[in-house]
Amino acid sequence: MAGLRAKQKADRTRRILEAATTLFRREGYDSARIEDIAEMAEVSVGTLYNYYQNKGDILVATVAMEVTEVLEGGARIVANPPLNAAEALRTLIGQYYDHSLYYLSKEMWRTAMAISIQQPDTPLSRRYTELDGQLCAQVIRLVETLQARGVVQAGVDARAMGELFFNNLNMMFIEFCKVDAMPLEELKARVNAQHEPIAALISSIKIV
Amino acid sequence: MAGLRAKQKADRTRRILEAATTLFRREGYDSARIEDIAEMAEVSVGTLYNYYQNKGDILVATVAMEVTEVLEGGARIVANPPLNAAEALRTLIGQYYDHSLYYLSKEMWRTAMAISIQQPDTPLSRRYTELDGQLCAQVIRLVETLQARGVVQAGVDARAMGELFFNNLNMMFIEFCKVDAMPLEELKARVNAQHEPIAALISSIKIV
DNA sequence: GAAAAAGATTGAACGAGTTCATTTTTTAAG
DNA sequence: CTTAAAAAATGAACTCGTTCAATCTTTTTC
Repeated sequence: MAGLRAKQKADRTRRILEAATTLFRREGYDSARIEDIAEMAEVSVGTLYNYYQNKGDILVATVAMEVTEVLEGGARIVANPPLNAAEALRTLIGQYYDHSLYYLSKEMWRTAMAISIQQPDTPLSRRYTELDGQLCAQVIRLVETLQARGVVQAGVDARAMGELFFNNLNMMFIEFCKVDAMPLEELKARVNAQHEPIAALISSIKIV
Repeated sequence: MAGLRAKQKADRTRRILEAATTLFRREGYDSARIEDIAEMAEVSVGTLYNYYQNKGDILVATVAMEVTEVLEGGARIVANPPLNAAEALRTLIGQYYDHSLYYLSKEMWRTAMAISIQQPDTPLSRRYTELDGQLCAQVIRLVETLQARGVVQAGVDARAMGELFFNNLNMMFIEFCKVDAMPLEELKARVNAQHEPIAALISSIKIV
């Protein structure tokens, strides 16, 4: 029985995360009390704090899982994108946005984003920032790919362009989460309206 | 003695805001206790809560003042911008960034931004969002002005372009606030590196 | 297999933001 | 000027996230 301790540890980590996610979804982040999460996970409050530094860390852990999945889906699109700048962007970003509300509510996103801004030096906030960086890198890679296939002009600075697109889609997502009433489709339409003119500017074949 | 009540009210509102700003700057947002703010403002804790919904609201009120000043400075630049797209953007954004740390620390900004994301429905968060909208409108107006003066191509979608620039500069400012060690100059250089290639793309006179 | 060392768990206590029943002050009415 | 009504101020009590000294469990040592 070499790894009894390790096994228990893994089990508790999972149970806490599951309990927290369930309660965050059911009651919202603020209303879900640490005491309740601990009870549902069948550990004490103190133990919970041995596994996660604070309440926010548990949420950010969920977000990290979510973003990881989004990155996987995005990689498939970047590997073989539509050969039209505007459409390629729309496809990649659409996949980001569509996936975003699958596990997390707007309220959970708001809290997670707020935490990653306010306490940037906790390990899990750092992880969040790192994942953001990977998403940005993916958008840059899309522009590079389009460039390699002759869809986007060779002279365009792919890094600058990709960063601009990413920061824009990210900021627009924040605005989206701030307005409970805004539907996903409106977000997508607005971002597309922003990106389409730029996409036309950098496309090799000008559409009249 | 018609307006005794109104006079006292205005006085207390001001005293609370002054005390809070002083303590936030001196000790940081988290370490400044409501009790201390109340004491310095010479009101009770309960009274403080009659004037502001919560601790965050007081901070966001300070930020609102700050952004208002930035908007005024920006208006002067937009009225008479450098007649070069990249330089005009650099000038306007530089003024935003330079002013940003005059009253508020990075920590205060982080907290304020986190609050405006997490509790978007409080009156003062709404005000913050509105001011953000005004800043965005100002960047759009800059692009429009440059277009009117023939510096930027007539075909460019000024709104889309301005929104993109603004969301980018805003997101970059968030990243800047997350990293205590990053100096203002680095932020400005990085944003300029992103905007310069785009500015070249949309400029009427191509620089070789 | 017993004892010591290391590692985890526990829940009561703590701290700080927030609330609300009570009291005080101001205004309006007679 | 007195009194009633309205508005505002007050601070003790409450909530909930977080901590930490004491206790229990697992592993290692001999």
